[in-house]
Amino acid sequence: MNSHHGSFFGPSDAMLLGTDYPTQLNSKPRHLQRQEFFPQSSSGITNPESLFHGSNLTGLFSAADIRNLTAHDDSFDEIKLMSLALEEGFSPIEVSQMFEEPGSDLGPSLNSNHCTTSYSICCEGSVGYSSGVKSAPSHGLGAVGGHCQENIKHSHVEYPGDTECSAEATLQQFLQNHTYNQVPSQTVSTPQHHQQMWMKKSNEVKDGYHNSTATNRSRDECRAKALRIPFSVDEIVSMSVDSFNAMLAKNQLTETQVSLLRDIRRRGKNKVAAQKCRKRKLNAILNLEEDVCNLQTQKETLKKEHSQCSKSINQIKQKLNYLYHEIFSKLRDDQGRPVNPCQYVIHCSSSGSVFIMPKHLAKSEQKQDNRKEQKQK
DNA sequence: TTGTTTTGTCATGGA
DNA sequence: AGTCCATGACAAAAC
Repeated sequence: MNSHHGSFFGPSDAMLLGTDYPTQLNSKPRHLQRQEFFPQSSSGITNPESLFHGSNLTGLFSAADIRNLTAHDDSFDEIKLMSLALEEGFSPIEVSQMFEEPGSDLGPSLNSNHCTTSYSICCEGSVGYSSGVKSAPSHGLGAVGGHCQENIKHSHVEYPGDTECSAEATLQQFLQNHTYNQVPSQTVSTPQHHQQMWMKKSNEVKDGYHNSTATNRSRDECRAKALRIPFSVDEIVSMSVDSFNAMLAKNQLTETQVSLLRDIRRRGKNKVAAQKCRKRKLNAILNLEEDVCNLQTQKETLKKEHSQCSKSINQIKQKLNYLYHEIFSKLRDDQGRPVNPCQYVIHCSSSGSVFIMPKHLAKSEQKQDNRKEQKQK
Protein backbone atom coordinates (compact mmCIF):
# COMPACT_ATOMS: atom_id res chain seq x y z
CA MET A 1 0.00 0.00 0.00
CA ASN A 2 0.96 3.59 -0.23
CA SER A 3 2.11 4.41 3.20
CA HIS A 4 2.16 8.11 2.54
CA HIS A 5 -1.42 8.47 1.75
CA GLY A 6 -3.45 6.68 4.24
CA SER A 7 -7.02 7.51 4.82
CA PHE A 8 -6.56 9.37 8.05
CA PHE A 9 -5.28 12.69 6.93
CA GLY A 10 -5.70 12.57 3.25
CA PRO A 11 -8.43 15.16 3.25
CA SER A 12 -6.29 17.72 4.89
CA ASP A 13 -3.45 17.04 2.58
CA ALA A 14 -5.57 18.56 -0.09
CA MET A 15 -5.43 21.85 1.65
CA LEU A 16 -1.70 21.74 1.63
CA LEU A 17 -0.95 20.38 -1.76
CA GLY A 18 -3.96 21.23 -3.70
CA THR A 19 -3.88 24.90 -3.12
CA ASP A 20 -0.20 25.47 -3.08
CA TYR A 21 0.68 23.67 -6.26
CA PRO A 22 -2.13 23.73 -8.68
CA THR A 23 0.28 23.99 -11.55
CA GLN A 24 2.69 21.42 -10.37
CA LEU A 25 4.04 19.67 -13.39
CA ASN A 26 4.03 16.28 -11.90
CA SER A 27 0.62 16.57 -10.46
CA LYS A 28 -0.97 13.24 -10.22
CA PRO A 29 -4.48 12.02 -9.88
CA ARG A 30 -4.04 11.35 -6.23
CA HIS A 31 -3.53 15.05 -5.63
CA LEU A 32 -6.75 15.73 -7.40
CA GLN A 33 -8.33 13.11 -5.29
CA ARG A 34 -7.17 14.89 -2.24
CA GLN A 35 -8.79 18.06 -3.42
CA GLU A 36 -12.00 16.23 -3.89
CA PHE A 37 -11.67 14.82 -0.46
CA PHE A 38 -11.22 18.06 1.27
CA PRO A 39 -14.79 19.12 1.76
CA GLN A 40 -15.28 15.94 3.69
CA SER A 41 -12.37 16.61 5.97
CA SER A 42 -12.84 14.86 9.23
CA SER A 43 -12.77 18.04 11.17
CA GLY A 44 -14.62 20.09 8.63
CA ILE A 45 -12.23 22.86 9.43
CA THR A 46 -11.17 25.04 6.60
CA ASN A 47 -9.65 27.64 8.74
CA PRO A 48 -7.99 26.13 11.75
CA GLU A 49 -7.38 29.49 13.30
CA SER A 50 -11.00 30.40 13.32
CA LEU A 51 -11.76 27.17 15.03
CA PHE A 52 -9.02 27.74 17.46
CA HIS A 53 -9.97 31.23 18.38
CA GLY A 54 -13.50 30.28 18.93
CA SER A 55 -12.77 27.48 21.27
CA ASN A 56 -11.77 26.81 24.76
CA LEU A 57 -8.90 24.56 24.18
CA THR A 58 -9.12 22.96 27.53
CA GLY A 59 -12.54 21.92 26.48
CA LEU A 60 -11.27 20.80 23.15
CA PHE A 61 -9.15 18.32 24.86
CA SER A 62 -12.11 16.61 26.29
CA ALA A 63 -13.19 13.16 25.34
CA ALA A 64 -16.55 14.28 24.07
CA ASP A 65 -15.03 16.67 21.62
CA ILE A 66 -12.64 14.13 20.38
CA ARG A 67 -15.49 11.79 19.86
CA ASN A 68 -17.48 14.40 18.05
CA LEU A 69 -14.59 15.16 15.86
CA THR A 70 -14.01 11.62 14.91
CA ALA A 71 -17.31 9.85 15.17
CA HIS A 72 -18.42 10.59 11.66
CA ASP A 73 -15.38 9.04 10.09
CA ASP A 74 -14.93 5.35 10.24
CA SER A 75 -11.26 5.69 9.84
CA PHE A 76 -10.99 7.15 13.29
CA ASP A 77 -11.73 3.95 15.07
CA GLU A 78 -8.57 4.12 17.04
CA ILE A 79 -9.43 7.47 18.41
CA LYS A 80 -12.86 6.29 19.36
CA LEU A 81 -11.23 3.64 21.40
CA MET A 82 -9.24 6.27 23.17
CA SER A 83 -12.34 8.28 23.69
CA LEU A 84 -13.95 5.38 25.44
CA ALA A 85 -11.13 5.34 27.87
CA LEU A 86 -11.30 9.05 28.29
CA GLU A 87 -14.87 8.94 29.35
CA GLU A 88 -13.76 7.25 32.47
CA GLY A 89 -12.24 10.37 33.91
CA PHE A 90 -8.86 10.02 32.42
CA SER A 91 -6.66 13.09 32.50
CA PRO A 92 -4.05 12.94 29.82
CA ILE A 93 -1.95 15.67 31.24
CA GLU A 94 -1.84 14.16 34.65
CA VAL A 95 -0.87 10.83 33.34
CA SER A 96 1.64 12.38 31.06
CA GLN A 97 3.20 14.15 33.99
CA MET A 98 3.27 10.97 35.93
CA PHE A 99 5.18 9.44 33.12
CA GLU A 100 7.68 12.16 33.18
CA GLU A 101 8.45 11.57 36.78
CA PRO A 102 11.33 9.28 37.32
CA GLY A 103 10.38 6.13 39.09
CA SER A 104 6.75 6.37 38.21
CA ASP A 105 5.22 3.05 38.81
CA LEU A 106 2.67 3.41 36.12
CA GLY A 107 4.82 1.46 33.78
CA PRO A 108 4.41 -1.98 35.21
CA SER A 109 0.65 -1.72 35.08
CA LEU A 110 0.90 -1.24 31.38
CA ASN A 111 2.52 -4.53 30.98
CA SER A 112 -0.05 -6.52 32.72
CA ASN A 113 -0.92 -9.68 30.98
CA HIS A 114 -4.61 -9.51 31.31
CA CYS A 115 -5.08 -7.92 27.96
CA THR A 116 -6.66 -10.33 25.64
CA THR A 117 -6.69 -8.15 22.60
CA SER A 118 -3.93 -6.06 21.26
CA TYR A 119 -4.16 -3.38 18.70
CA SER A 120 -1.85 -0.90 17.22
CA ILE A 121 -3.05 2.65 17.34
CA CYS A 122 -1.08 3.57 14.32
CA CYS A 123 -2.58 4.46 11.65
CA GLU A 124 -2.74 4.66 7.92
CA GLY A 125 -5.70 2.48 7.54
CA SER A 126 -3.68 -0.64 7.59
CA VAL A 127 -3.58 -0.56 11.20
CA GLY A 128 -3.82 -3.30 12.89
CA TYR A 129 -6.39 -4.72 14.93
CA SER A 130 -4.97 -7.99 15.79
CA SER A 131 -6.65 -10.35 18.06
CA GLY A 132 -4.78 -12.83 20.05
CA VAL A 133 -2.29 -12.10 22.73
CA LYS A 134 1.13 -11.05 21.77
CA SER A 135 1.89 -9.14 24.89
CA ALA A 136 5.44 -8.91 25.93
CA PRO A 137 5.50 -8.81 29.67
CA SER A 138 9.21 -8.65 29.86
CA HIS A 139 9.32 -5.37 28.02
CA GLY A 140 9.65 -2.19 29.89
CA LEU A 141 7.45 0.76 29.04
CA GLY A 142 9.78 2.01 26.40
CA ALA A 143 10.08 -1.36 24.86
CA VAL A 144 6.38 -1.50 24.38
CA GLY A 145 7.02 1.52 22.38
CA GLY A 146 5.07 3.91 20.25
CA HIS A 147 6.46 2.63 17.03
CA CYS A 148 4.12 3.10 14.24
CA GLN A 149 3.68 1.01 11.26
CA GLU A 150 7.10 1.27 9.95
CA ASN A 151 8.83 0.12 13.03
CA ILE A 152 6.23 -2.43 13.59
CA LYS A 153 7.44 -4.12 10.53
CA HIS A 154 10.82 -4.40 12.11
CA SER A 155 9.45 -6.07 15.14
CA HIS A 156 5.86 -6.72 15.67
CA VAL A 157 5.10 -4.26 18.41
CA GLU A 158 1.60 -4.08 19.64
CA TYR A 159 -0.30 -2.06 22.11
CA PRO A 160 -2.39 -3.24 24.94
CA GLY A 161 -5.85 -2.16 24.32
CA ASP A 162 -9.19 -3.45 25.43
CA THR A 163 -11.27 -1.25 27.59
CA GLU A 164 -9.78 -2.77 30.66
CA CYS A 165 -6.37 -2.39 29.32
CA SER A 166 -5.75 1.31 29.49
CA ALA A 167 -5.96 3.17 26.25
CA GLU A 168 -4.48 6.05 28.13
CA ALA A 169 -1.43 3.98 28.72
CA THR A 170 -1.17 3.44 25.04
CA LEU A 171 -1.63 7.10 24.52
CA GLN A 172 1.16 7.84 26.86
CA GLN A 173 3.41 5.48 25.08
CA PHE A 174 2.78 7.54 22.02
CA LEU A 175 3.44 10.70 23.84
CA GLN A 176 6.58 9.42 25.36
CA ASN A 177 8.16 7.49 22.62
CA HIS A 178 9.56 10.03 20.26
CA THR A 179 12.41 7.93 19.17
CA TYR A 180 11.33 7.44 15.63
CA ASN A 181 14.35 5.53 14.77
CA GLN A 182 14.78 3.19 17.55
CA VAL A 183 14.08 -0.40 17.14
CA PRO A 184 12.51 -1.76 20.25
CA SER A 185 15.65 -3.36 21.44
CA GLN A 186 17.22 0.06 21.63
CA THR A 187 14.53 1.59 23.70
CA VAL A 188 14.98 2.27 27.33
CA SER A 189 12.12 2.54 29.68
CA THR A 190 12.70 5.86 31.38
CA PRO A 191 10.99 8.93 30.05
CA GLN A 192 14.18 10.88 30.50
CA HIS A 193 15.87 8.58 28.14
CA HIS A 194 13.13 9.04 25.61
CA GLN A 195 13.67 12.74 25.83
CA GLN A 196 17.39 12.33 25.39
CA MET A 197 16.96 10.09 22.43
CA TRP A 198 14.53 12.51 20.91
CA MET A 199 17.14 15.19 21.05
CA LYS A 200 19.76 13.09 19.36
CA LYS A 201 20.67 14.06 15.88
CA SER A 202 20.19 11.83 12.95
CA ASN A 203 23.79 10.81 12.66
CA GLU A 204 23.55 9.13 15.98
CA VAL A 205 20.84 6.89 14.73
CA LYS A 206 21.76 6.85 11.13
CA ASP A 207 20.96 3.26 10.58
CA GLY A 208 17.40 3.66 11.54
CA TYR A 209 16.52 7.11 10.70
CA HIS A 210 15.99 7.10 7.05
CA ASN A 211 14.12 3.87 7.34
CA SER A 212 11.49 5.74 9.18
CA THR A 213 11.24 8.99 7.30
CA ALA A 214 8.39 7.93 5.12
CA THR A 215 6.22 7.10 8.03
CA ASN A 216 7.12 9.94 10.33
CA ARG A 217 4.06 11.70 9.14
CA SER A 218 1.78 8.89 10.10
CA ARG A 219 3.45 8.80 13.46
CA ASP A 220 2.89 12.50 13.73
CA GLU A 221 -0.74 11.95 12.96
CA CYS A 222 -0.98 9.31 15.62
CA ARG A 223 0.71 11.44 18.17
CA ALA A 224 -1.28 14.49 17.30
CA LYS A 225 -4.36 12.47 17.96
CA ALA A 226 -2.86 11.17 21.12
CA LEU A 227 -2.36 14.76 22.20
CA ARG A 228 -6.10 15.19 21.83
CA ILE A 229 -5.68 18.17 19.64
CA PRO A 230 -8.57 18.46 17.24
CA PHE A 231 -6.33 19.74 14.52
CA SER A 232 -4.93 17.62 11.81
CA VAL A 233 -1.25 17.66 11.12
CA ASP A 234 -1.94 19.99 8.24
CA GLU A 235 -3.84 22.34 10.45
CA ILE A 236 -1.07 22.34 13.00
CA VAL A 237 1.27 23.20 10.19
CA SER A 238 -0.84 25.82 8.55
CA MET A 239 -2.08 27.75 11.55
CA SER A 240 -0.41 31.06 12.14
CA VAL A 241 2.52 31.43 14.46
CA ASP A 242 0.38 33.36 16.88
CA SER A 243 -2.29 30.71 16.97
CA PHE A 244 0.26 28.02 17.36
CA ASN A 245 2.02 29.77 20.19
CA ALA A 246 -1.30 30.54 21.81
CA MET A 247 -2.22 26.92 21.63
CA LEU A 248 1.03 25.95 23.25
CA ALA A 249 0.57 28.56 25.94
CA LYS A 250 -3.06 27.94 26.75
CA ASN A 251 -2.63 24.26 27.38
CA GLN A 252 -0.54 22.86 30.09
CA LEU A 253 1.43 20.70 27.78
CA THR A 254 4.42 18.76 28.88
CA GLU A 255 7.78 19.41 27.40
CA THR A 256 7.39 16.27 25.40
CA GLN A 257 4.08 17.32 23.98
CA VAL A 258 5.34 20.76 23.04
CA SER A 259 8.36 19.20 21.46
CA LEU A 260 6.18 16.90 19.42
CA LEU A 261 3.93 19.70 18.27
CA ARG A 262 6.89 21.80 17.25
CA ASP A 263 8.34 18.88 15.37
CA ILE A 264 5.10 18.21 13.58
CA ARG A 265 4.95 21.83 12.60
CA ARG A 266 8.58 21.97 11.56
CA ARG A 267 8.34 18.85 9.43
CA GLY A 268 5.14 20.02 7.82
CA LYS A 269 6.54 23.44 7.02
CA ASN A 270 9.67 21.91 5.64
CA LYS A 271 7.71 19.52 3.50
CA VAL A 272 5.87 22.41 1.93
CA ALA A 273 9.11 24.32 1.55
CA ALA A 274 10.70 21.36 -0.18
CA GLN A 275 7.80 21.10 -2.54
CA LYS A 276 8.02 24.79 -3.33
CA CYS A 277 11.73 24.54 -3.71
CA ARG A 278 11.44 21.67 -6.14
CA LYS A 279 8.80 23.44 -8.11
CA ARG A 280 11.01 26.51 -8.33
CA LYS A 281 13.93 24.39 -9.39
CA LEU A 282 11.84 22.73 -12.06
CA ASN A 283 10.62 26.10 -13.30
CA ALA A 284 14.17 27.39 -13.34
CA ILE A 285 15.23 24.42 -15.43
CA LEU A 286 12.31 24.95 -17.78
CA ASN A 287 13.16 28.62 -18.09
CA LEU A 288 16.78 27.83 -18.81
CA GLU A 289 15.75 25.30 -21.43
CA GLU A 290 13.57 27.95 -22.99
CA ASP A 291 16.49 30.36 -22.90
CA VAL A 292 18.69 27.80 -24.60
CA CYS A 293 16.04 27.32 -27.24
CA ASN A 294 15.72 31.05 -27.82
CA LEU A 295 19.47 31.53 -27.96
CA GLN A 296 19.81 28.73 -30.47
CA THR A 297 17.19 30.38 -32.65
CA GLN A 298 18.99 33.68 -32.28
CA LYS A 299 22.26 32.04 -33.18
CA GLU A 300 20.76 30.60 -36.35
CA THR A 301 19.35 33.98 -37.28
CA LEU A 302 22.71 35.65 -36.72
CA LYS A 303 24.43 32.98 -38.77
CA LYS A 304 22.09 33.61 -41.68
CA GLU A 305 22.59 37.34 -41.29
CA HIS A 306 26.34 36.87 -41.25
CA SER A 307 26.37 34.79 -44.39
CA GLN A 308 24.11 37.35 -46.07
CA CYS A 309 26.52 40.12 -45.15
CA SER A 310 29.48 38.11 -46.40
CA LYS A 311 27.74 37.65 -49.72
CA SER A 312 27.04 41.39 -49.97
CA ILE A 313 30.61 42.25 -49.12
CA ASN A 314 31.90 39.90 -51.79
CA GLN A 315 29.56 41.43 -54.35
CA ILE A 316 30.71 44.91 -53.42
CA LYS A 317 34.35 43.83 -53.61
CA GLN A 318 33.78 42.39 -57.05
CA LYS A 319 32.06 45.57 -58.16
CA LEU A 320 34.88 47.65 -56.76
CA ASN A 321 37.45 45.51 -58.50
CA TYR A 322 35.59 45.85 -61.76
CA LEU A 323 35.31 49.61 -61.40
CA TYR A 324 38.95 49.85 -60.47
CA HIS A 325 40.06 48.13 -63.60
CA GLU A 326 37.51 50.03 -65.61
CA ILE A 327 39.01 53.29 -64.43
CA PHE A 328 42.55 52.16 -65.13
CA SER A 329 41.61 50.99 -68.59
CA LYS A 330 40.51 54.51 -69.43
CA LEU A 331 43.40 56.34 -67.80
CA ARG A 332 46.36 57.67 -69.83
CA ASP A 333 49.65 59.15 -68.69
CA ASP A 334 51.23 62.40 -69.93
CA GLN A 335 52.38 60.72 -73.11
CA GLY A 336 49.02 59.12 -73.76
CA ARG A 337 50.07 55.63 -72.75
CA PRO A 338 47.79 53.39 -70.64
CA VAL A 339 48.51 53.35 -66.94
CA ASN A 340 49.65 50.02 -65.53
CA PRO A 341 47.45 49.14 -62.52
CA CYS A 342 50.33 47.12 -61.10
CA GLN A 343 52.47 50.21 -60.69
CA TYR A 344 49.87 52.81 -59.79
CA VAL A 345 46.99 53.07 -57.40
CA ILE A 346 43.96 55.28 -57.18
CA HIS A 347 44.30 57.40 -54.09
CA CYS A 348 41.57 59.24 -52.26
CA SER A 349 42.87 62.05 -50.11
CA SER A 350 41.23 63.23 -46.91
CA SER A 351 40.22 66.40 -48.73
CA GLY A 352 38.10 64.34 -51.08
CA SER A 353 40.21 64.69 -54.21
CA VAL A 354 40.98 61.57 -56.22
CA PHE A 355 44.23 61.04 -58.09
CA ILE A 356 46.57 58.27 -59.18
CA MET A 357 50.05 57.85 -57.74
CA PRO A 358 52.85 55.31 -57.87
CA LYS A 359 52.35 52.42 -55.44
CA HIS A 360 55.54 53.00 -53.45
CA LEU A 361 54.52 56.59 -52.75
CA ALA A 362 51.05 55.52 -51.80
CA LYS A 363 52.48 53.09 -49.22
CA SER A 364 54.67 55.69 -47.52
CA GLU A 365 51.84 58.21 -47.53
CA GLN A 366 49.54 55.66 -46.00
CA LYS A 367 52.03 55.14 -43.18
CA GLN A 368 52.10 58.88 -42.53
CA ASP A 369 48.36 59.03 -42.49
CA ASN A 370 48.22 56.21 -39.96
CA ARG A 371 50.67 58.02 -37.68
CA LYS A 372 48.58 61.17 -37.87
CA GLU A 373 45.46 59.24 -36.96
CA GLN A 374 47.16 57.63 -33.99
CA LYS A 375 48.38 60.99 -32.74
CA GLN A 376 44.91 62.43 -33.00
CA LYS A 377 43.57 59.61 -30.89
C1' DT B 1 14.51 -7.56 -10.41
C1' DT B 2 16.48 -3.27 -11.60
C1' DG B 3 16.77 1.54 -12.71
C1' DT B 4 14.56 6.02 -12.35
C1' DT B 5 11.62 9.43 -10.30
C1' DT B 6 9.15 11.29 -6.48
C1' DT B 7 8.71 12.36 -1.81
C1' DG B 8 9.65 13.38 3.10
C1' DT B 9 13.07 14.46 6.15
C1' DC B 10 17.27 16.42 8.23
C1' DA B 11 21.16 19.62 8.38
C1' DT B 12 22.67 23.90 7.39
C1' DG B 13 23.04 28.66 6.26
C1' DG B 14 21.07 33.12 5.46
C1' DA B 15 17.49 36.66 6.47
C1' DA C 1 18.92 33.97 20.50
C1' DG C 2 15.19 32.22 18.27
C1' DT C 3 12.43 31.57 14.21
C1' DC C 4 11.47 30.93 9.48
C1' DC C 5 12.58 29.72 4.87
C1' DA C 6 15.43 27.76 1.03
C1' DT C 7 18.08 24.20 -0.46
C1' DG C 8 21.45 20.18 -0.83
C1' DA C 9 21.72 15.56 0.47
C1' DC C 10 19.95 11.27 1.64
C1' DA C 11 16.98 7.20 1.77
C1' DA C 12 12.54 5.05 1.16
C1' DA C 13 8.60 4.64 -1.60
C1' DA C 14 6.52 4.66 -5.87
C1' DC C 15 6.68 3.86 -10.56
